[in-house]
Amino acid sequence: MTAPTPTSLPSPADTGAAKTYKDTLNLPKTAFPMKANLVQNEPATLKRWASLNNGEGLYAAVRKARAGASPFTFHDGPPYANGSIHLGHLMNKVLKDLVVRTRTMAGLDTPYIPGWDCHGLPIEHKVMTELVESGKADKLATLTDDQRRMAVRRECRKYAEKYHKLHTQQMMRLLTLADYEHPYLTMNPEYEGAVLEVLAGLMERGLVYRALKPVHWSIANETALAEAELEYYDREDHSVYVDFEAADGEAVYDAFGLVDEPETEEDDGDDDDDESAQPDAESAGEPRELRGRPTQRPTFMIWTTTPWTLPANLAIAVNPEFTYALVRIDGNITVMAEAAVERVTKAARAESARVLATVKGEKLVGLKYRHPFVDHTGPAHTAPAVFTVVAADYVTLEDGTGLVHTAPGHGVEDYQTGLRIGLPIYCPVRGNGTYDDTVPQWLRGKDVWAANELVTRHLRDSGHLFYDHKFTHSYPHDWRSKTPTIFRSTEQWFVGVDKPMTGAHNTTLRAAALAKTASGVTFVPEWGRNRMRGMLESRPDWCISRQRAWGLPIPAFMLPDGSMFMTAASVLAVARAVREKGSDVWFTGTPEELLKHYDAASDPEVGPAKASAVKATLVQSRKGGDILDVWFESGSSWNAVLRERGLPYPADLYLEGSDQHRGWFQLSLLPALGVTGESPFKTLLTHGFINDRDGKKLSKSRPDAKDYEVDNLLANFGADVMRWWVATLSYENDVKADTAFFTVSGESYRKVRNTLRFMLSNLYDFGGGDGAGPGGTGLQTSASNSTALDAWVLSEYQKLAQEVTGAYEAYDFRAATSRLYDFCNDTLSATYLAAVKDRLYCDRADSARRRGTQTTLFALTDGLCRLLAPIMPHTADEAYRELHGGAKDAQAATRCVHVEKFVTSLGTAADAGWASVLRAREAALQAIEKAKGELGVENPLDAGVVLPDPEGVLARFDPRDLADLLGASRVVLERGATEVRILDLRSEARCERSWKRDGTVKRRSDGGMLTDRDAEAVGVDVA
RNA sequence: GGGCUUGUAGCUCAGCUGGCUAGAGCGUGCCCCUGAUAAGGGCAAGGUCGGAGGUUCGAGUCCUCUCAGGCCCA
Repeated sequence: MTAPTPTSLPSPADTGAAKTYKDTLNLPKTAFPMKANLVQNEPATLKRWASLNNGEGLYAAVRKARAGASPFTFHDGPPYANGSIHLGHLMNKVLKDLVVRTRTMAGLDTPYIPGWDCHGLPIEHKVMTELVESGKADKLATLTDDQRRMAVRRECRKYAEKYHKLHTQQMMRLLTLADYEHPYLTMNPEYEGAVLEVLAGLMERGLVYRALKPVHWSIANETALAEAELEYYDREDHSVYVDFEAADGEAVYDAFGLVDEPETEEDDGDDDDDESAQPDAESAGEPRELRGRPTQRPTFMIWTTTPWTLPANLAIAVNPEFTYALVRIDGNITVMAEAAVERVTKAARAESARVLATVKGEKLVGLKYRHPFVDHTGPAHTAPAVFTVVAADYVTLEDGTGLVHTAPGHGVEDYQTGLRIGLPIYCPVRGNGTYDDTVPQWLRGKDVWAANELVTRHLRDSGHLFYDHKFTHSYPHDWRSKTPTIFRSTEQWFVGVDKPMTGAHNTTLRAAALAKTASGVTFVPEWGRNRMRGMLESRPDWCISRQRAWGLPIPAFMLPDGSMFMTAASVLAVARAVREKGSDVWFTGTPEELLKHYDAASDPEVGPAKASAVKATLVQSRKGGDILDVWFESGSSWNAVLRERGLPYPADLYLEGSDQHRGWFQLSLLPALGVTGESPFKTLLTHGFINDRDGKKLSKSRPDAKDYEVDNLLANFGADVMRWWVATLSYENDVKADTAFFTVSGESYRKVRNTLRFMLSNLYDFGGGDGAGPGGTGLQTSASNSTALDAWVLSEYQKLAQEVTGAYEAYDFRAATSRLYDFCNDTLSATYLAAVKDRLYCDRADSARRRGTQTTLFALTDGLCRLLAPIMPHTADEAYRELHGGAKDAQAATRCVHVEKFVTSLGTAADAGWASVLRAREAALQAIEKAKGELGVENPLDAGVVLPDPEGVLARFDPRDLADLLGASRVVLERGATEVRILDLRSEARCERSWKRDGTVKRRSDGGMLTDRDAEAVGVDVA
């Protein structure tokens, strides 16, 4: 702080007089507090909203206000009804709410029906754990299957209801505007029925089939899993190189073209001359190849990282195009891809390796081998193709030996190979992860993970293990139990993505999905298109069955002959029963009851001829035990919510995290395409994930995890602040979260709040609301002169409103907040409001100039509240109500900004010269700053400013406006000046009321020193 | 290992189809105001654009490689 100059110190007389004049000013006052106190006021606002529209609530009021308007259909994806909502939910739900509110205020009719995913393993898992812990699980064991499942289902339903309620409370507290009175729950009977109808639709297209196939299998939960239910973690596994003896050694040598005579000794040195453990290129070359054949039996070397699948080995695959080598390694003679020789021998640190001969893979096809510990006596081992070298083009040279261990029961590619060449789909592993009795004695009943070690040891002992080592790789795990999954072939229901769809000539689900996503869907951000299409291109058939209790049963009946009965018509019939009584009916009802709406005679898949026979067997049938993948349920929401409730279909927008490209988005697209031929969404918007300040995953175990719980965030910052934070995010990428960022948002919020407050506080004596509102005539009067300050700020507002509503439309909330903040901070607070303070405070209260500015303030506040309403619904409404009468106005109790619409045009225009004015202002502010040091003029009101005006542009403007804009006492224009000059006015008289030195300050009749304007305002004459 | 994606001032982000001394807000520093006051205002200092190479008259902006993250998968 520098010592004040004597001249800027008020004289004792001034001090006394200033006190007097203060009472003559129109100083701001308002009931709108500076401190938001969101923690208490937001819940109060929620209550008030709930009471609106005669108690029907704000959501109903808004829908009523938009009845008949063009619709915008947003469709909410269901979160899982489990746990408290977290920061990710907060972002997701607020983004959705921003969309809904901005579209609503743009004038569209925008429903928001929230939903919850209620079925599925996470809840069942939790409930089972609780049942075990409370000791109730033992009782369950005494019940029948159906009884036990019903008992579990009752608990699950309670659990889902509990968390649906908790979520609802928490989401409402975020001030999201949705139809929480009428949400959709995937466990509701109508919803369940509508899902089964989708299943029936897919069956009509011939897309649903049952097959024995390897699927991702959770040992812990004993169920099949979908891709979306897997998580990848690092895991240490055993990598083994195994020698499979050839069944007929001579046949192998024949294949390699070795003549039928013993090899010569001198060429067969294992440990002399240039043989090395790391064979060079030369050693594999033509000249070194033998013509004679060794006497020992050759082997085929395979590589695997899952030794536990070796008992299920039925074939070895080679790539017919590759070159394979017969190699002598450390005394053994084995076959592997030529290109793998160096890598394998190096990895195994073999002491010697020598290529004896090479041949193309196709020559190996058909050769037989002996399994190291399985013979042909097992039930799966009698087929002629078993233990044969087969061709497969997926065999690569990336790693391994170029010979691929093939177990059709444990791998997708293996399975396909098995189908092709007639191998059984042999899976000796039971659902609990142990071997059945078809494996050798020493493995029976053993756990597959333990088997890795057992098998490896067995191979080593029997001399079949060439090399093994432990290594770490990322491996799929069950998302619930976090335990590693296995591939296991089981009978499951599938939706075929490459099956031609009945009645949709020559197209498949995959083809249809790729076609739609190529051009029929808008992606925000655009790169989502490639991402999703890449996933669609490579996805396998969809396994839709699960072996659990808590879900929607797949209504298939097992007939006495062991086959499964399920037709489109039978599914529709069960769907009717489920609509009536809920899916519990599957467990409580008999097949006859379940099929009471089914008429076999009218089922085209049965026909009248066979109807009575089918009917008879169905009575004797047993209900299938599978339930539907929960993704099938949520993926049917376009039917169970949109079409069920008569909302427009397809939806305009689905909005979720980018993981849903594989999840909900894709699994909604496929059924919808199958049933309706249309994509269920026109636009897909995705957001990233929330990480910590360093960009790493927010872990629940971090010490300050409590600070990031939504309840605490709301208590510490309030919903409006958290919503502002969400709106400022670049959500298309991953988002970094830190409490420091929320504090920053809080400061931005306060800036905006204080700007609103200041405007409101200058409207305390303004009654001209009607003329100032949208369409009112007040603005045309006050801003009729395009060079007026009001005209300028109103044109800035119109620019703002157009840009903000444009940003809203493009889902660019970040741009909107940035624009809104800058407008409040720069355009209003620093520029316009600073400039009009003088006239608001010092002009006569009812002067035309002051009233004009108040009219402008009213319009600005009104418009701003509307633009801010989607982002800070509580604060915008609070300010809006204050603007329109405040607490004293009876009507204000029912007023609500959220039923209003954005105002983007006020019908005013600003002079083109304003750009020059603002440039002059920039220059002047710099000059004033400089003058502080050079002239010692520290208070801008002590300064006069000489502005260059070569074109005469500035001359069009009111010099008082110019002075107010610069914060100076007065402005002088000079056509000839080239730069801004500052005049030191400290020697001139200073108005005791307005503190200005505008050159009109004189001693007045009341004894005070006043400007002409102030004298007029106070009502005194020139002395 | 593959697909998609991110890396610009201390922080959060803008920088369109390659072209003025790379912008904004926050934060920081200095200063003003005390009639928006647990407020308001002014000025200023901070990046050579993750790294390396290349194309070009010219690259943050195109290409190649590379480093460090994220999502999804194998």
